[in-house]
Amino acid sequence: MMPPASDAPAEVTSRRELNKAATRLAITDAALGLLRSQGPGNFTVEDIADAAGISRRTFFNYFGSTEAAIAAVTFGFLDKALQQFRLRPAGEPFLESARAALVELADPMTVAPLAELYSLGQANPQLSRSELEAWDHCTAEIISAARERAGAGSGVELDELYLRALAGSVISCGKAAMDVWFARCGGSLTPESLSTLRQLLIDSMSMLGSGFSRPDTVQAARPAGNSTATPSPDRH
Amino acid sequence: MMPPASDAPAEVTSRRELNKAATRLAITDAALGLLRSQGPGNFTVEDIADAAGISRRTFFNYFGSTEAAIAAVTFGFLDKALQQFRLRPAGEPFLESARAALVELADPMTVAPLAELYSLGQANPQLSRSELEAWDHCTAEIISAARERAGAGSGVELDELYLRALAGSVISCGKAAMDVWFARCGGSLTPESLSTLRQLLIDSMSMLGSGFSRPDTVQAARPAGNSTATPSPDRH
DNA sequence: GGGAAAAGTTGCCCTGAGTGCAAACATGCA
DNA sequence: TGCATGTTTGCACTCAGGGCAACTTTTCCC
Repeated sequence: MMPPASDAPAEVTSRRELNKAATRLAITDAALGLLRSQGPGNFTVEDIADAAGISRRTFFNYFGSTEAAIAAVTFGFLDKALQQFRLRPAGEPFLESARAALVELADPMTVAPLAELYSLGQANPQLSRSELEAWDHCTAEIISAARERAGAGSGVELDELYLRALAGSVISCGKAAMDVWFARCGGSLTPESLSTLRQLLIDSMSMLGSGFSRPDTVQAARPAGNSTATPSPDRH
Repeated sequence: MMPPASDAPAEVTSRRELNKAATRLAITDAALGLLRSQGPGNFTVEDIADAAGISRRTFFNYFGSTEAAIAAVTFGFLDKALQQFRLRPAGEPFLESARAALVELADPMTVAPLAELYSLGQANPQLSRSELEAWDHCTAEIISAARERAGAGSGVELDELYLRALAGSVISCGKAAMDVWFARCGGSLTPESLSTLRQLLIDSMSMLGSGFSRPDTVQAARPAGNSTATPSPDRH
């Protein structure tokens, strides 16, 4: 079945790579399954390996720890955000690109795994720690994406502090939106819930864009998104 | 030496508590010392216990891991920031309080341990991970501090999203300033270096306050602080 | 196709983290 | 002094993580 074939070097799907990808997937699936069924911290690497049909030792050839295997899921989510960000036109303001990229994520297929990890991680320090790491990784990625973008076109020389502070803030706001969403909707994936998430993401970005000029008084109990969150009609 | 004395219950410095505090300190000192001399990851809990003059088992009575023992240092630093924050007048704008609290930290005695951990953590994933956790902890603390403040006086009902997004952004900006400072000054504790740090903290807060309205073009190579970083003379 | 080389898997075995338990020890209090 | 309570320690156990060498699969080349 098509040995190497010098004419199609684009998709290098050799048997080896397919096997590795399959094993990798089997591991993350097994890990996630055990996470669901046993709860965080209540299963060992050996359990995962058994469930994935490999040896304990092989597990460690793929992931350095249980955490790492599970974090791969979160990474997938955040990488998708990054991907969206990179697709935005280079001339667009950073915050606008970030907003658009984040909003793209409020889609059932995409948030589902993250929502689940969120709920499981609520109680578990190990998990929330690796989520922190994933967000941090995402910040680093967004910094380099922004630097590339700036470097490429516009002749704008970006201040390192500006870049890092902005990227960090964007990620923090995204995280805040997810936190609030989770507190409010419990990770539900209904259309209304997702629309709330989308609105929270938009609102948090707009707060950031307006320099957090003023806390809208009395809106704590606002159920979903009225889009009224600090659009900065005027500032203090 | 004053047994219990029913008249002074304020400072309960019994022998037991003194011993525990001393042991605790001995452990963190020993851990930090080994971190310095052996480098991160090159010593065991047993090494720490030996250096602190206790048994391995006792170490675990105090800290859950090597990381935790070292993180205690970072926590101390961030708690100091929190303390400063809580001292600010309740009416003051949040960002101003944050700026003031952060600037207070740019003091030799206070940054020294953090700067050291930063440099050691550069190369080490374990360490930087626990630093992440410390920053996150600080975010959570600042959120509750802000909530207390708002709840106490001013009758302002704070939006949860606003609160979290802002607190997260402030912390991110503080982190960004420290990162840039570290990249620029390598954690040096000279007066000029500290003044740079102070300026970076001020600049990052001011960027945040102006909604990152515009990247000051060409200021990448600015050596220290000209205080010219986006003071928002007018906004977008 | 056949065989050697490269890559991947596995078992074995070791060090070290982390924890429960019970005995020894220190402190507080009457 | 003696008892109650809190702290330290040694012991034993489970599990993470990784080095090593034997073994299996895939690839590559003749």
